[in-house]
Formats: sequence, structure tokens, C-alpha cells
Amino acid sequence: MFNILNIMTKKSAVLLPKTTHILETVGDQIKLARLRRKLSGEMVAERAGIGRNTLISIEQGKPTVSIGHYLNVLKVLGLEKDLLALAKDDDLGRKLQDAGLSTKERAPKKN
Amino acid sequence: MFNILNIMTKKSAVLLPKTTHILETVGDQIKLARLRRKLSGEMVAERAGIGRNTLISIEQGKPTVSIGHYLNVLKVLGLEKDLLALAKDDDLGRKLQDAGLSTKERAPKKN
DNA sequence: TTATAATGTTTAATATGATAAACAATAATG
DNA sequence: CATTATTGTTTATCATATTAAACATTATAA
Repeated sequence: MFNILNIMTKKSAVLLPKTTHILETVGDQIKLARLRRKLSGEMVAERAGIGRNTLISIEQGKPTVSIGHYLNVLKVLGLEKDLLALAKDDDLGRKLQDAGLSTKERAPKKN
Repeated sequence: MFNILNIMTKKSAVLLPKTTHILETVGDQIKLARLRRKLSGEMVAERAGIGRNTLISIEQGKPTVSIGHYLNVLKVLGLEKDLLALAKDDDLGRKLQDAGLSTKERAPKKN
């Protein structure tokens, strides 16, 4: 509590309220998908190769869990392809690209 | 190499080939979204509050990066709502639910 | 063609993610 | 109602995720 050193050396992700809400919503959706399949947390955790506590962290929307564990849980539920939606339909990006044209392998140099 | 103890005590996610490919594809999509915005890796990493190496891990599809860091990178690109797609359209789940009916707060007891 | 910024790799240090275990609370059954 | 499996919390331990720094490569733009 009030540990300035902890704040300055923090390595875990700091989320804004809106971002936190997104993660919690995803956690709820994953839990609902599990319950629809009538699977206990212990069963899903075991099949995903993770501990029970880590699955609970996912379902509660904790930002610390690795994307690999996330993905393996989605796979147990048959939902792993949902991840492909990330940065897939990049409308803004394509408009920016149309404006600037071309797509390079690297970002432009700042001169 | 050939460290049986490392295998038995592994905590990082073990992915199957198909799952690995999904993560790598997402990494490519994130990198493409960054380049369309003409942002350097250093700039995105700084805005997302992570190190440059961690962003590289994300763009290369490494399974170790936390969902929180992932989410903050997506936010820098204006794509954070994409995460809401995870376990959202659970077609199979809804069919299973229709078959079994009801939705409980917990998985059924196994007796 | 040349200069250089962007990207990628490796290494070492350390904060932390993931875990099991023990426990408490409670929803789901009979 | 009574029983109990599921869910959730806390704690301690340890493997590892994250980082900065130094360096190498190469695409970019003049």
C-alpha cells in the first residue's frame, strides 16, 4: 500500500477503467460458455493444462494471465478461432493506408 | 535440453501447431495495423506502457505475453474492442444450452 | 550509394505469473 | 432440509515474463 517503488518498477499491465471492463466482460463470456457445456472449472483447467486458480483469474478478468493460457482455454471450449478477430477488420488502418498509400515493412524514419 | 524437470514443472503455455498458427496470425495483424498507422515499435511500446521486446513478442506470436499487455497494445491502435469477440458468438454453446435447458451458476455435480 | 533509424537477438537481473494446498462459502442435488 | 461438489480466497513457493542494454541487420529516404 502506497509503495512508490512498486509503482515505479511495476511490470504487470495497468488498465484504464474502460479497458478493465472489456476484460471482465470477456471473462464472463468465457465462464458462460463453460457453463453451457456443463463443465466444471477443474475440468476445463485440467484440459487446458493450467491450474484452477489461473482459470478463475481468466473468468474474473485479471490482466495477468498469458495469452497462451487464454488461447488453450478457448480451445477446450472450441472457441479458439475467435482470437483471429483481433486486429482483423482494421477499418481505420485501411483508411489511413489509403490516405498515405503503400505499406512498408517498417515504420517511416523520423527526420 | 532434455531437461525432464523443466518439462514436468513447466508453467508457460504449451500450444499445438494449429493454435500456434492462430497466435502468429494475430501477431502479423497487429504489426500490420501498427505499420498502417506509421508508428514505430518503440512508440507503440512506450504508449502501451511495455518494453520494446514485449511488443516484439506480441508481433511474433509468443504465447507468454499477458492479456493485459496485449489489450493495452490494441488500445494504442484503437482496436481494444476487438477483444470482446472472444467467446461472444457461442453458437455451439447456445445449442447445447437449448438441448439441456436452463443455465445454472455452477456446473452440475458429478454423482 | 550512403547514412541512419527501425527492427530483431541475446543476456542478465528481477518483478511477477502460475501453482498447489488449505480453507470458507454456497449452489445443486436428493 | 442435508449433503456435498463447485467455486472462490489466501498464502507461500518457484519458474518465468518483462525489462534494459548492447549489438547486429537492414529497410528507408535523401
